[in-house]
Amino acid sequence: MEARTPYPQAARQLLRETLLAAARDEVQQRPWSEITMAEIATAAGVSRQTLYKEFGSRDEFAQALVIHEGERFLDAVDTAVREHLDDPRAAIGAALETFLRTAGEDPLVRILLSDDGTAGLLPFVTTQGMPVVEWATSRLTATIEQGWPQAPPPKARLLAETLVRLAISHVTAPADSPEATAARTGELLAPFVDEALGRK
Amino acid sequence: MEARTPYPQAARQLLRETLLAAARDEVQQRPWSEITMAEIATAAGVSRQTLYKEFGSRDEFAQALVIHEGERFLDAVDTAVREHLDDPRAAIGAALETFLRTAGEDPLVRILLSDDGTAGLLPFVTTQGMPVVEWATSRLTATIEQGWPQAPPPKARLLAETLVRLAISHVTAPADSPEATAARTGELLAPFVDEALGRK
DNA sequence: AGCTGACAGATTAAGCTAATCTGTCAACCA
DNA sequence: TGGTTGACAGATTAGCTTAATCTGTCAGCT
Repeated sequence: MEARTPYPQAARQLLRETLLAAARDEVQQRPWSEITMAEIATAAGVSRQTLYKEFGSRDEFAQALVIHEGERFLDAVDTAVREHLDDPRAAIGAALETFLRTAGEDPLVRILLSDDGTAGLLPFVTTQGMPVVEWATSRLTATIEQGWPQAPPPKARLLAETLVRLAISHVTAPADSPEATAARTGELLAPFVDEALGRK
Repeated sequence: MEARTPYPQAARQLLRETLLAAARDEVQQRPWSEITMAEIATAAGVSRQTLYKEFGSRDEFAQALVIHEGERFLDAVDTAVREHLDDPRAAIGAALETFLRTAGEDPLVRILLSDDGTAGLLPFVTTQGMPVVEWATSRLTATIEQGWPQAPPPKARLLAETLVRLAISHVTAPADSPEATAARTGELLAPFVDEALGRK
């Protein structure tokens, strides 16, 4: 069942992890535009060239950083979903609420949102947000398909992408409280979910 | 049925219209950050103070400009919806497709999207996008309630807001073609609409 | 009601040089 | 092989100063 990860992959993974963690620490202290690649490399105890070797460019690294931080939230979402496998509608609500609440309170997210401008990280979630949407959609799709195997894959993906886009929209421009937003969105998506799961 | 608009309102409306039109012309030629309030006033044949009197500040004017330009798209959406009053699902698809296609081709929208940064107009659709979402939601809600009077107002509004947020998301970060996006979104929302209209 | 002129405070343009950063080498070590 | 070092051109930014411009708000004039 468990194939031990061969050393090269493990080392590579550790390298990436260390670099991204170093970057996260920096980002919490000052805007992304002021953080240099050299500083990140040094903070990770690695040479600048190793950083470039692993992540082709500054932008690619920023992309990876945003996604890496996103993992934390998606993990929380996964957990929330798995706690409501018996009630898809509650699962959607819990997932969105969990995401909106944890993301809304996260200092790093707050920085990311306030750090407007081309130089910041925000464009990677909005204007150039496709890779993030793509990634989050795939992860969420997997979660859904795992929780409800009877769901048709295309519908699972459609639901996942919509949830991702709505989640991003509500984090960047919140209207109601996380709970209210989650409840309303759950209400909207429930009929689709019922139909997708064959519970007409 | 038609109460003639009293002069004061008409004059005020004309003033706003003229100023916003002047601003639109400028925005098509160079970034918003380089356009001054004085230039807009002059281009409209009006003094700077009149501009400030009508729109409190530069940001408020920018807000109004974005919404004013949005009117064009919402008008197109209204038309698209009214052509499918017999088929709500087709109406949603047509509305979204119309919006995404016209907005995607619009030079002003392209400029707005490429003009990243705090100084540009983009934040008014993303980070500080609530007023725009609010406004578009209200307009679309009205359209829906007018087309399908039997729809419960809260559900109409929920549908409208979701459509608005998804539309903005898909303009700023397009995944598929407008047609495909519209079709998929229509598929997702159809069950909710059926239920809201009592056609279980 | 709208224009003019004037205002303080803040921001930006312009000019320049020195410093720094990115991205990519080749050469060097474990 | 996977990592480090050092060096590199080209582009970007930091710093600094001064002059210019812009915003937002007056009061007074038409």
